[in-house]
Amino acid sequence: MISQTGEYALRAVLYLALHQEGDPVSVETIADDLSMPRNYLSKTLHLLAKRGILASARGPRGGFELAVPSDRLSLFEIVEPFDDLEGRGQCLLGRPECSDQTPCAAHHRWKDLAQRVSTFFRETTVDDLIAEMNAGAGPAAGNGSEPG
Amino acid sequence: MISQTGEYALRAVLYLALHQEGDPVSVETIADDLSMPRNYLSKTLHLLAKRGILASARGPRGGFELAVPSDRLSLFEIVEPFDDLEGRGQCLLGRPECSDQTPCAAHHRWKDLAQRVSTFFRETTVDDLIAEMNAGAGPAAGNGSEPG
DNA sequence: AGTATTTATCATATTTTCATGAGAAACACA
DNA sequence: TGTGTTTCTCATGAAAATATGATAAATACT
Repeated sequence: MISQTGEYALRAVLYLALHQEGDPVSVETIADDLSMPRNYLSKTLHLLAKRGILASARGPRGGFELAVPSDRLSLFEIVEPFDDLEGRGQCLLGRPECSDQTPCAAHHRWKDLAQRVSTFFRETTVDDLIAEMNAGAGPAAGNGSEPG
Repeated sequence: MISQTGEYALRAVLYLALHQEGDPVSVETIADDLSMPRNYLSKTLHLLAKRGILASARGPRGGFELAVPSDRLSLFEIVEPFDDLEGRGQCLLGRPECSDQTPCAAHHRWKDLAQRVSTFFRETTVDDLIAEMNAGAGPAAGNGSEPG
């Protein structure tokens, strides 16, 4: 559904949201904790920083942190730099133009689902995932630091 | 959503369903009509033939044709050889195991959508797409030979 | 100032996907 | 039997996604 890179982005941002208190978190730490390739993650997070989603700082006590409140950060914003979630690639049969006016054979049956997927990414926030995590873990659960 | 190869398979099978009458259709014809790479499509259709979805015949008057009635041929069967539509890749965060018992942070919000997508491919048949095409074209439409 | 730490950037390697080309095998038909 | 047509199969190539490694630039701390 989403690329490996988009998945890294999602998991890393969720991790940052769960470690918001205190200093920024280094790529090293995130990559170790989430078992991701360090330098590749570095590039991925750098792009999110350029998009204004993360803030980055170099040097000692540097690292990455959220630049947007987690309750206003949608999954769409996180994944969109790496995966084309709407527009092209919406048409199941790959047509450049596919609309109600110029539908492909699958359009009418597919568009509702495609729309739901799009809406999911646009309307689900990082906070929603954290809330879901905490709810799912139950009232007698652990420390809640295992996002994905 | 699906790979280029899966998309080729889908469009080619739909094409075959629309040209069921008479002789099998050659790869050359399909590739030309649908603007697909000929030899690559050949391999793709060959795999579908091995799966029993298509029948192939060599030599003059040879080519490919459906081996399964189009009203009993699901999109899932056509795409599944090329794309992993369920199982792995169901979890948005890429976990090898992600279930109601061991949910990732996105599981409860995502699983319904993932299930709907899965159901779409499993329950939509080639015939459904053809019917949709004809309905969409309206009563005063052309010859209905442009599937996708 | 000097040093260690960390991101930023560049070059390169690996893997997967997509695509091309040539010849072998099977077949219809004359 | 021969000829042309078509799938089948293998070898190769190109492009994109994923990953690694080395170095430069910035920063905190002593």
